[in-house]
Parts: sequence; C-alpha cells; structure tokens
Amino acid sequence: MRIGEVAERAGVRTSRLRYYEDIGLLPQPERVSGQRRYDESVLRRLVVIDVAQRAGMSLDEIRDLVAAGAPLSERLPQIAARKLPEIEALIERAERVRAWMVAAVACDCQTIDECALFDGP
Amino acid sequence: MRIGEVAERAGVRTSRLRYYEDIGLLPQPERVSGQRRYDESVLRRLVVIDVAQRAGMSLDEIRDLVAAGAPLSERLPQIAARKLPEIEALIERAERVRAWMVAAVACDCQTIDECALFDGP
DNA sequence: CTGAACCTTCAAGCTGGCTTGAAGTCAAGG
DNA sequence: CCTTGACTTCAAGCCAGCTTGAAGGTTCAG
Repeated sequence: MRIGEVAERAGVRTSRLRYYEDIGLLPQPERVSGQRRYDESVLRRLVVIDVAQRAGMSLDEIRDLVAAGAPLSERLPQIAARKLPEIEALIERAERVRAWMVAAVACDCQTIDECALFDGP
Repeated sequence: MRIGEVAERAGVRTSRLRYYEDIGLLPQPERVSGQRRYDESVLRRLVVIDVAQRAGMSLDEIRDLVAAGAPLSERLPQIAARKLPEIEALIERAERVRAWMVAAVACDCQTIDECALFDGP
C-alpha cells in the first residue's frame, strides 16, 4: 500500500502519517524508489494511536506504548502507574458531565452556577 | 477576594483567570481602583470549567454552557445533542484503554501491535 | 514616606498536534 | 514522449490554551 491508500483507509491525511513517522509513532516503512510502502499492520497501529489519544494520552506517551524494545509486560507497569490514575480521573469527570447533561434538561436553573444537579447525586 | 487569592485557592495562575475573563468564561468582576474583586462564586465556576474541560469540551463550548441569557433548560438540549455523543465516545475509549492496561500487565506480548487483549474481550 | 508585594494592560511567546505550500521526483496511460 | 496525479522533503503556518515579559499603578506594614 502506498501512503495515499493508508490515509484514505484510516481516514487521515498523508501529512499526518509522515508526521507520525517523524516523531516515531509509526515505523519506517519499506521504500520503493523513495516512496513508502506499507502493509496492513499500519492500520491497526493507527487504531491503537487513535484510541490511546482519545483516552487522553499525548503522542509522547503513546510512543512509549507502541515502542519496540523490552517486552510489553516490562514496560507497561511504569506506563500504567503514571497513566491509569489519569485515565480513571478522566472517566470520572466525563461521567459526571454526562450524568449532569442527562439530568439537567429537566432542571429549571437559569445558569449552571446555580444548578445543584452539577454537584452530583 | 483579589485575583491572587482566587488563583491560589483554585490552584491556577492569575494569568489564566484574566484569560478566562477575556474570552468570556468568567464574568467581569467588580473593580476597586482598577483591581478585580471576586466573591466565592467564582471558585465554583472554575470547578465547572475544569470538569467540563477534562470531559473533553473546548473553552468555546464551555462558554455556551456557563453563559447567562436564556434559561439553562432551553440552551442545554442543543449543547447536549452535540456533546453527549462525543462524551460517551470519550468514555468508551478511555475505558477500553483502562481495561487493556489492567489486563495487559499479565500478557506476554512483545509489542502492543500483537496484543490481542487490546482488541477487547 | 518608602519599599515590598500585589495588582494592571498589552503584546509576544510557547507547546502540542497537526496542515499547508513550494519545489521537485516518480508511475502509468495515451 | 508527455502529461497527470501521487509521491518526496523541508520549512513555515495555524489553532487552542495558556504563560511570560515589560512597563507601570496600588496597598499596606514599618
């Protein structure tokens, strides 16, 4: 696959793929006359990056996650120790806002400042 | 309260409070000889902003949320219609990464690329 | 009344995560 | 061979969300 096809199938711009490669998120693909050739595995890698990023991880942190080197089970505990609490906090905040949005359509406050529903159950 | 005390109690810089005011996230406070004087309510507003932001809302979107004007129950449905799906997607991604991190410490993959645990149960 | 600590505005700078543009190379059909 | 479209690199630009710096005004304890 050439870069354009990867981009199209992953729903991103080619510039993003080159950028990810620059910062070490994607491996250096094989080259044919200077042009990048990818195999299917890059698509899965892009999903991993996307999911991790939306879960609040920075590209730097994701690089640690997708890096080759020591086995995953050796690298993961340190990553998880730093990141799990943050992810759990994110989930809690997001659920709080979700619960509030669901509940507050039925409230009669003028502004969120006076809405007791925001402060939780 | 002067701006420094608000900043300290909220755990942010004064520059951030002025910035939030500039972009309409905080109300124009009373002034004494040009200096801002806040009451306690600003602290609650800052919590709202923080929670909403961590739940993935942009400052622009939060401005809609905290704005005065029409009653909340009139403004909220449109905001929720746009934002609830995004928040729910965020929660789903974050839970997926969390579940993976918890499970994967006990896996023997070399890299995340080959870790079937990532793809869910 | 002075000096330290705090406040003001305004413009410019910074980081993360990309995108855009210029200038040039490669591939494939007519 | 020539054109068209996809590719290359590299530098610069952009947006959000702040922070920093300069230059100056205010407050208050001593």
